[in-house]
Amino acid sequence: MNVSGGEGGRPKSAYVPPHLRNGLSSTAPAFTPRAPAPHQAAPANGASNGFPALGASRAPAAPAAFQSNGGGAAAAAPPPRAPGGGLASRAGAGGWDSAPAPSRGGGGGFGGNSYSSGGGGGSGVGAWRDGVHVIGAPNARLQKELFGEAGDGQHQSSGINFDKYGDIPVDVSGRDAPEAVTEFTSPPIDAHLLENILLARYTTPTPVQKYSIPIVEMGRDLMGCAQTGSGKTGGFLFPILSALFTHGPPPPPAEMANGGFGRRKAFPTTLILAPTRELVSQIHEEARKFTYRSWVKPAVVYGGADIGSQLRQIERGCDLLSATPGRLVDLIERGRISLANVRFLVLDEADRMLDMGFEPQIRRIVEGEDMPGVMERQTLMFSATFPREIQILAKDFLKEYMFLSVGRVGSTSENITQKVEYVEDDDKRSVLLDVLASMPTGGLTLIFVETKRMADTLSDFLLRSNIGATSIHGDRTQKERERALELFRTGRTPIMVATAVAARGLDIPNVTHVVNYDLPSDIDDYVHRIGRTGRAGNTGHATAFFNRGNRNIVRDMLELLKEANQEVPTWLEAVARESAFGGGGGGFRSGGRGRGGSSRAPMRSSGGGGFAGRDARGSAAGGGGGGYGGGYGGAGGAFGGPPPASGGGGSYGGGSGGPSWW
DNA sequence: AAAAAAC
Repeated sequence: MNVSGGEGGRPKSAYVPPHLRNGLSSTAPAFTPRAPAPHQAAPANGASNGFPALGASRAPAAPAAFQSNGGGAAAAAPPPRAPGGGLASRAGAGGWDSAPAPSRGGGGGFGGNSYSSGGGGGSGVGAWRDGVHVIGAPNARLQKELFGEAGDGQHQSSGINFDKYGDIPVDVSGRDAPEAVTEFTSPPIDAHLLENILLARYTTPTPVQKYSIPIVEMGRDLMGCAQTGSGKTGGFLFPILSALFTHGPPPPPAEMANGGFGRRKAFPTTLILAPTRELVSQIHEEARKFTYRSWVKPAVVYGGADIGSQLRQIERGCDLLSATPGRLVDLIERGRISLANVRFLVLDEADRMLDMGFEPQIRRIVEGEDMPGVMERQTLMFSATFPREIQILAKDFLKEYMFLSVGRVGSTSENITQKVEYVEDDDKRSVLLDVLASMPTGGLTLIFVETKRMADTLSDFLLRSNIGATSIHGDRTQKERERALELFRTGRTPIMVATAVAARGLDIPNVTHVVNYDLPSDIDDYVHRIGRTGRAGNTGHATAFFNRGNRNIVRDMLELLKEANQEVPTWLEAVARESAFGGGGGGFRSGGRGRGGSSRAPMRSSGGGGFAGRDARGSAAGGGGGGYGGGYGGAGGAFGGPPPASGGGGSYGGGSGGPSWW
């Protein structure tokens, strides 16, 4: 099915995934051309971007002198100053050393050669020394915690059944789009990372990963329109960690080299921002897996949790930091985190962060602190939708980027069986009990409500009905939220009542049923909610309680159900007709969403016509040829012009050589 | 309107 609108607008019957609904008309380009900000001016060559040229930083002594892991410089012990590569001295060649977390086990520690004999009692922590990635000794306990035991069912995550997703349509555009990778192999993936990927039993890259891996490896920025569940987390973690593992820590900023020491300040090389606490902690858990035995220390900070323990954690090492914006700003203000060493910036669920009013904080973090400018870092942004505000953010935060658009994954697909029942508010409770009783046991059921109060009321009701249930919403303490999630994840309470806090992004394996006890007013929210089930190629059920209070989304629902080949109740059609006043015809979508735009801009259909991604940077976006068109250049000219004549010597580090700061 | 997020 082609969701492309073409000249006449999109076919009415087709549900259009949010990221394809740009609502851009050719007459109102989303990109207002403007001169690039001064810091965006492209340097004439890679060496002028503020970092030493590749060759220099690769000299053995340089990286070794600045082992950044820990970033904290926080070790209680004085930094070993003695040069030399002896095991006892973890210092590199004479530089300060943050003394990464001491090895817990007896065996391995950082002894490069001892990890094979540790019998699993090693630290599980690696190091970067003398320009070499020293893989830490395995730690059986940690490894089990991170990866589980084969077949325990608890640790499988998205990625495991993705063989079934081979035909998810993907559209990639931008200058010099790379070939997709088709398998997890080294190269291009760093050999140690590959080991961890195998430990996690990820067998096949997801569509997002197939493209993000080569794109990031090229040193390019990325704007990805994809929902969680598409393997997005791996999509940014894999290429970033691969680069970090291969190249080691980048040369540190001046503050870190001079004054930074001793001030218990962390200098992460990678920063990942996401909107909810649960989401960042989920990302952090993935990061823990894939950094296992490596030099990269993952850390996570978010609000509502004890700040002291987070401070201690980042002191122990903070190379890859996952954070919610508020807590991060707090820690920056306290002088405990500096962004001066950031080389990779990831904004996850960017549209949601804007919805939640995070834009000022995000802009402060990205533009108002000590974060390296857009040319000195690599930035990856992900968003389920691509409205104007996100395009503006992309324009401000990314350098010339690759645009990646992934088709519907699991959300509106046919592996979720969707049912809509007409239920008046007063009858919802009893119908819910029926619905719960009729579902096969063994799976997890997620029930969405619209208000925090309803979440409490309903979970109390279920408990009184002797049904194991818990609830999650923003008025619960962070501890309660974490506990609820854990109880649910492990199946001890197989039912969880949730507000919007859990609607997007959360990846909980084995959710077999999603109930929309209250329907959201936005169809996109509905799509995200039901996307909590049927993940990773599994099947799922979704039940929605509908009544006249939900008329606002009846048309979208109808569309969606048809699109996904679901049964459409006749009464739903009737309600749709009831509320189908007013002409306008095809205008319902854009009108309802307040995004205007007739979508008249020509859309390309790629591949077999199953998909038409839309890189909104200009209607001229043809394959390969600068999607930027001339519209970008404006007065500044640095951006809009043709790519550097050399083709390789540009600001991206050239070809596949990777970023230039190493 | 409600939800989310720093203290």
